[in-house]
Amino acid sequence: MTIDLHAMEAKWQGFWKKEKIYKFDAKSKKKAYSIDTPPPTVSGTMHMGHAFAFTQQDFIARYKKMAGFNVFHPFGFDNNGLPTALMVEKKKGIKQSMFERDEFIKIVLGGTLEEEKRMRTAFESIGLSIDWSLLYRTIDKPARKTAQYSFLDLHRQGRVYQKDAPTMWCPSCATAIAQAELQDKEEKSSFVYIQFETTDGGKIEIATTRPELMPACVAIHVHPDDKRYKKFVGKEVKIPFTGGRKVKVFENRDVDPEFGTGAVYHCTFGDLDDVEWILETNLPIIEIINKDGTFNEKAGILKGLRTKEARKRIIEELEKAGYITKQEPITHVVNVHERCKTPIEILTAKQWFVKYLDLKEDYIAKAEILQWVPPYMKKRLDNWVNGLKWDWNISRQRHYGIPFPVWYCRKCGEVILADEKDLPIDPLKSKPKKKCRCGSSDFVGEKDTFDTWFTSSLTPQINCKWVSDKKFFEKMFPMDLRPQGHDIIALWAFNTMVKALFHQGKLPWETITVNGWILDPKGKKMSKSLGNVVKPEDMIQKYSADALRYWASLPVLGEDIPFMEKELLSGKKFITKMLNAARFVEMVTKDVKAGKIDKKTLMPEDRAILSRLNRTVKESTDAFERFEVSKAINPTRNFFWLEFADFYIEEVKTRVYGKKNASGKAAAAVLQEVLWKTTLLVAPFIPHAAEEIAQTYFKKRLKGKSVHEEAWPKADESLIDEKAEEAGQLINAVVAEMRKEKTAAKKPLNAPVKKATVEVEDLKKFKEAEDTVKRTMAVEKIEAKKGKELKVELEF
RNA sequence: GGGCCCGUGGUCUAGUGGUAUGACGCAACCUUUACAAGGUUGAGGUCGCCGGUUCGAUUCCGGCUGGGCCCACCA
Repeated sequence: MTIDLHAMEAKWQGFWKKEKIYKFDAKSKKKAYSIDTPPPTVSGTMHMGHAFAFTQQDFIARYKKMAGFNVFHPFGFDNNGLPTALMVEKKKGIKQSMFERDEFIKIVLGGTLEEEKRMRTAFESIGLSIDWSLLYRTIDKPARKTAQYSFLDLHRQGRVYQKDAPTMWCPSCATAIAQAELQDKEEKSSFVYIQFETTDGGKIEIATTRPELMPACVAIHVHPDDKRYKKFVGKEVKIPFTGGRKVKVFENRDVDPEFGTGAVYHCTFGDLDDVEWILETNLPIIEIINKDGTFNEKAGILKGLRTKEARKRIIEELEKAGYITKQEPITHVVNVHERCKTPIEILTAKQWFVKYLDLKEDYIAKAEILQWVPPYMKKRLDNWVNGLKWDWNISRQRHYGIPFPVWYCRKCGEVILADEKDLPIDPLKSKPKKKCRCGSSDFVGEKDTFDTWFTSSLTPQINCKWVSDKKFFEKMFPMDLRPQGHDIIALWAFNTMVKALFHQGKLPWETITVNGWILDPKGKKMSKSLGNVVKPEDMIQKYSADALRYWASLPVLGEDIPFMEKELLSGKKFITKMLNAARFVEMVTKDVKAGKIDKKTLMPEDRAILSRLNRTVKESTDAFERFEVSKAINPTRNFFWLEFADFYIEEVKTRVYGKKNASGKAAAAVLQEVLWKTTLLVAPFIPHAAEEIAQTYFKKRLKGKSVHEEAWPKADESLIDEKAEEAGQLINAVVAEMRKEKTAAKKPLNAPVKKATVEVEDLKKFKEAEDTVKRTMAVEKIEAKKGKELKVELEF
């Protein structure tokens, strides 16, 4: 029968919403289970990765609910980022610079409601058990307050400080950018060989792609084992066009003698290596680029130019003066700002930092306590922590974002912090209430905003109402689960741990589950430009939401998954199968009272299937407890389809058709029992189909309004019986053999058989199975013989 | 360059110290009182390659190779 899955799903989604099935009950006495869900950017669309990750976490949420927890399953929108600001600018045809920051934040909050709504509808369409009343946004008032409060708390602890620091800078956007905003770009350039003179008349040749940085040259580096340059080490080299400035030649193991000439000239700052070298050598910093990307007076003849023009100019000048020995075209990878594709520059600027390098060992020790699923993902965090070289730069020179709650005294430079109870504030709009210690009341507000991760790393504190409800916070923090992608372990997971360790002195969660990415069928990243994007909506339209969820349940957690549409097809088939089997069970059991199972009236196949059912419950439960969702559904699916539907149902049909005797009643009770328990086992995965079955056929068994309020089934150990399963296997094996014979004879499976000859190893065992086999395969008479292996012959 | 993961029939995958699970696809058969978006059956794999441990390895160890990811990236 064709079943309209879409109508069914819409019906139950409406029902859950109306009955508030997933509402978190703050007053409940049950133990809470809280999930620190990842807030997606408000782009307006839900992509396949979202659908996958949120469904995976939903399996856990639904299981925990059935396992008796008071589940806290919130949702957040991330609108505290540049992409959001740009989206709103474009949509409204405005520029953020036209507004005061507070004003623009309001515009963003109002201007993204439409996208939020669209996304919410999309997320709801996959049947997530989210409590939408717990919604938060990373730029709304509670988030701003939490972030600023976090800053004040860190300040109190002496954990934040300000200093001039090398900063990655986009000369086109005139802002500092984070490492995460970098992109690699292949660029054609020229590799320029330049010969310098040493003060004692020698000549040393270097190669560079950045000749325009020559005025900022502070040293020349060579490898200590490089014999060619041994004689230059410690000597001074004259830098052209700098009024006779001289720099020293240093030994440095980072230099590759094979690359270029084997000698490197070191400028402040050409790339990230230069920054490291500066810190190591304690050389002076010569800054020649302004924040707007132009060269300053220290650049001498290059003053006023921009990078590209400066490069052209200096090459001309160097050639004229005879310094250039060679130029070769080169294609190399440069770091560009992902938004505008401009190559980044490194400048110094005053920045706020969180001091955390001293605690590296502590982070690694704490990460050890955290439960990682899969466990190997922890190593990514270890790697990251071990590789940390700088403190956390939390300031961004951006208009849109959450501002630092800080003013500076114009007279004495004193840092004035906002009062906790006034948060959130915008220091550009408000002023400190008291005078400065120096007596002045002339203040200037900090213009910078927080790095978005400074706020995102507080989602547990935002969720648990750290700044607004102490009692609730005490009860809820730390949270239980953080589900997230493996790409942001270093950023989101790590920074969240750092914050919680500073603020609360403990880990923010008990468990972290790390999911992989959804790739296209060939294993490539899905992207608009490649045209290989698969939309979840289309898949739901084609196969149903439960089918999409089934697909999401299959992969092992942590691995990247090539998207295979056929998995949705098998999902849909499984759902159809379950609904049909349920209909059958109803049909043949509706006139039988759903009584308790009487062990005395059970037939061998009944005992076998009940044993297998309870074993399956055990397996599925164990897998869920280990957060291995794919192993929680797999045994259930295989049990239901390959054992229950393919064999058991066929084996009991003749017992349950028509009027039922004791044996028929027993079979009916077993059918119901298996269907009911299986429905509960699949409820976290295919919640719509499970609800449909429960509401249609098991209304009386429901304790609450919904199947999703039922208790997770417990395995009945007394029904697990190795011998019964062996008997069941023998029945199934003989039935399978007979099916083979019937197929070979081109007969339908219900074709009557006059006589069957069966060779089996254990005649005694077969005696018990004989009846069932006869009934199932419509065999009149069986002649059993002892044989080495199972063999069947049929006479029609 | 450092770290991590993966390599099982055409495709995707489960799994285990004794040659292997399921799905999709393919072929044949079956209108059988749940299901034709079905059922039954079948073909198809030296479990990446080479060594080692072992009575025996797809499973354990080492190396190699291919793919992927994260980090550091070459002036």
